[in-house]
Amino acid sequence: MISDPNDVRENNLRMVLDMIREAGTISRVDIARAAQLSRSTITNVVNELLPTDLIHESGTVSSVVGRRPILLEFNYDARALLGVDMGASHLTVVAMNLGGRVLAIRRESFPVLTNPDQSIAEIQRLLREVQAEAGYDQEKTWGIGIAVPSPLEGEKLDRLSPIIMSHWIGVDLKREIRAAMRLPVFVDNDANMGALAEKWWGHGREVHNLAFIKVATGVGCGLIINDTIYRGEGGTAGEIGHTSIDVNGPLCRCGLRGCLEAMTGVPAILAAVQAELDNGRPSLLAGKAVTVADVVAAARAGDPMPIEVIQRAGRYLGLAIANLLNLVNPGLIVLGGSVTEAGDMLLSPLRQTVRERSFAKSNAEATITMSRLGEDAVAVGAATLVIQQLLHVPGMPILQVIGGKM
Amino acid sequence: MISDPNDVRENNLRMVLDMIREAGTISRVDIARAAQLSRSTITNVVNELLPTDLIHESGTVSSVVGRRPILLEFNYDARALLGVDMGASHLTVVAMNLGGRVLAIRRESFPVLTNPDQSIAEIQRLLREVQAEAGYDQEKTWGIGIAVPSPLEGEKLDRLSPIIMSHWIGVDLKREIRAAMRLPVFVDNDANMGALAEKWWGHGREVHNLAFIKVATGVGCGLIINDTIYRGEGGTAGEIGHTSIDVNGPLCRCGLRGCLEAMTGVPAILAAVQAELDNGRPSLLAGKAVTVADVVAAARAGDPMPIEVIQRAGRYLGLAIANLLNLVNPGLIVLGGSVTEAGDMLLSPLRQTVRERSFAKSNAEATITMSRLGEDAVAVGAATLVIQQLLHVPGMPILQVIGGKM
DNA sequence: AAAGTTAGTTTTGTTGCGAAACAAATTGGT
DNA sequence: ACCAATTTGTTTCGCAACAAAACTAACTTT
Repeated sequence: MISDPNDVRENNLRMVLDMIREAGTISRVDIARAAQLSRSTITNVVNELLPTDLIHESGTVSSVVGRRPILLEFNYDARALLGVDMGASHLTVVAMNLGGRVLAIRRESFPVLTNPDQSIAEIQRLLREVQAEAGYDQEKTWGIGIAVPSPLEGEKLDRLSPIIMSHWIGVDLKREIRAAMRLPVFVDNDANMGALAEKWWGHGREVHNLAFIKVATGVGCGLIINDTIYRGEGGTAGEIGHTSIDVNGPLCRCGLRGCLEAMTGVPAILAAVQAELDNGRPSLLAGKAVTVADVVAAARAGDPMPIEVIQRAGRYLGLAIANLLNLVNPGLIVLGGSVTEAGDMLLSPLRQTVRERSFAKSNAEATITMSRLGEDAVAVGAATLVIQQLLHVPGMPILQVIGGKM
Repeated sequence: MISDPNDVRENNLRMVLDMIREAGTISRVDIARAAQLSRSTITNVVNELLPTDLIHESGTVSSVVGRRPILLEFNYDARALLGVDMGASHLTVVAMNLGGRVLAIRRESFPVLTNPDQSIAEIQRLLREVQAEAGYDQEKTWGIGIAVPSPLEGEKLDRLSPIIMSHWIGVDLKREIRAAMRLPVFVDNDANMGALAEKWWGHGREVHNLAFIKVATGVGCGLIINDTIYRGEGGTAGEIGHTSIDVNGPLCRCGLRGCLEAMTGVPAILAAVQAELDNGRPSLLAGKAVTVADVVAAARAGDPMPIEVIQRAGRYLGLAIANLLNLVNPGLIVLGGSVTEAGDMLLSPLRQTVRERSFAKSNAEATITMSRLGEDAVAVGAATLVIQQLLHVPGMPILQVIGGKM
């Protein structure tokens, strides 16, 4: 709520900076027109921003008649952000610039869920590596975002779920990383971070509401509602993995029956393959210790059994997504996570089911795509969280953040 | 987005008026403290509000020491709002004051879906009746809200769904009522209006996110997200009635199979009763043309068959609500619509299913209640929409609305 | 009665906006 | 080459709205 004229300037500063960032290059008049402010005000605001290294003037552009506008350009490389994707069994760490470009990346397998202390040490090591590779010193690094495979609970949404991350009870991830790296740290759910990444840099830039569905070991959903992450009243929104698909379905790790996750998560897909093999079904996969990549590879090679398994998963996902569309009516559904490596083999039956199960015409025609950012989506989203928190959260002293006059 | 000092006053005016309205009576200091503004500013703002008849000073209240604060009191009876609930087969029209108190009400059966012209004439007649009974003249009536049993589509969310309201294609409800009554008219979906009513006057006052589920001929869901009605990207959010409960379930009027509506809507319940009777099941209901009220009455009398039918509906609803809780995590679920007359008979199995099917602990403990406003909820919500649109929508010239100096 | 306390008002100073005037940079016509 | 027309950006000025501080009002305690 803006209620005093001081906040008006802060607010306008934020808005103008945001417009330049989104446009890349833009002139003062164009800002004035789009922001519904006078040119004189924009001059003043821009003069406050120019001393920071976040924007600079960069020549002119030809116009039909009259003085040529001076372009203001955003320095996407002025700062770096660090992002961590803590998977159940892997780590991805990125350094990113302000334009969403990945400057350095590390990916490795690690038993995160069961080893909190070692995980934190490993995350620190990887953070320092990418920070060094990207070549940004401490002052030019704005902060660290961490995506965790768990909903965040508690008053301040800062506690990991004890159900999913039982080994992490009592560990203060945020504090430990902040103390070690001496940078601001923000923690959020992995599916939310995927959604944020797609909203900022991926397919979601033009829509106000989208859902990012991550299908990996767990099945989660990040919701962007009215352009911002929606967490729900208690912080557990988006648990699509535990919506019921089949009341009499298999038992899920959460204790319920027939959850989407128990039917399309990685363990479920591997179990389905194993069950078919045990039934004596012939397949290229017989006698191997299979991974999702193996299943996808065999399916691509034309092996009928894995194809069937993947298509079945697609139909289950389609059912859950159709229900999501009917209920939440987002403008876009983005799919991420390892299971989406299956590509069209998964997407075709999924889309078919959505068409069959959508009420409104707009939903039947809803755009459903694979993540544009692929495997990196969650880590990139985590890094993006830092920008979002520092620049978009009201009350953040923006001049201090960007290093303007104080 | 507030960006010029002119809007600052408008914004503060709105905020202060809102605080007095919500508090009923409040002193200037308390407003200053809560609004984070100086006492001098509040004095000025209040001095702009006092000439309108929306607030007045009303004596003092004792304090521990020092000058007693002067209470400012909101005149809930200064204006009236009219609300219309267009059901599929009934009409409810209310006149309401600014405090959510119903001043006059008309309820009657009417085949709304199939007779647009007659419906509009009838609505006008009822509107004039309640307006007269409430005793407010034209100037003291702020406007009319209309709830329709259809999602609103199109760019400006002003077109009725042709699927649900096929007889109404081409009818401009808003324009016709506005022309006849010479008052501002706002139209929205019925479940949204129920949700709005519960958020303003019912059980939802303390939560930021809630779902109002209306179980009648159709099954709809209004969502309040971050304290405002959420409509989705295309305006069709909340269609819980057409989420899939059983892939092999009965055919729904929408063309899909196993929709919640096809299993718990009024026609579904009556069909279930009929099917049991046709099977030769003994019951008090045998040989009668039954309504939902009959089914509930028989169940209350201890007749096992209708009890079973109602409990089954409760379990289906519970399943859909559990999925809603997992996905959207609202702080409250409110049930409305004629089917909820069944009371605990419906609610107990519903709550039981929710407990069984909720992932997060917070959801298993989610509050699920019957509407506090009962049958009137939707009509009251429609009237409330007028307040919300006139006072809360940025850009509305508030001083003009409230009749301050211009 | 005097001192202390809290509520509300008035005065004064500051901030930040828009409007208007102005300066700068460009095109096009004569 | 020069001047009018046009558009961008800056400067000046007046106005609106806020906070701070001084002040008045009303009340309690000593």
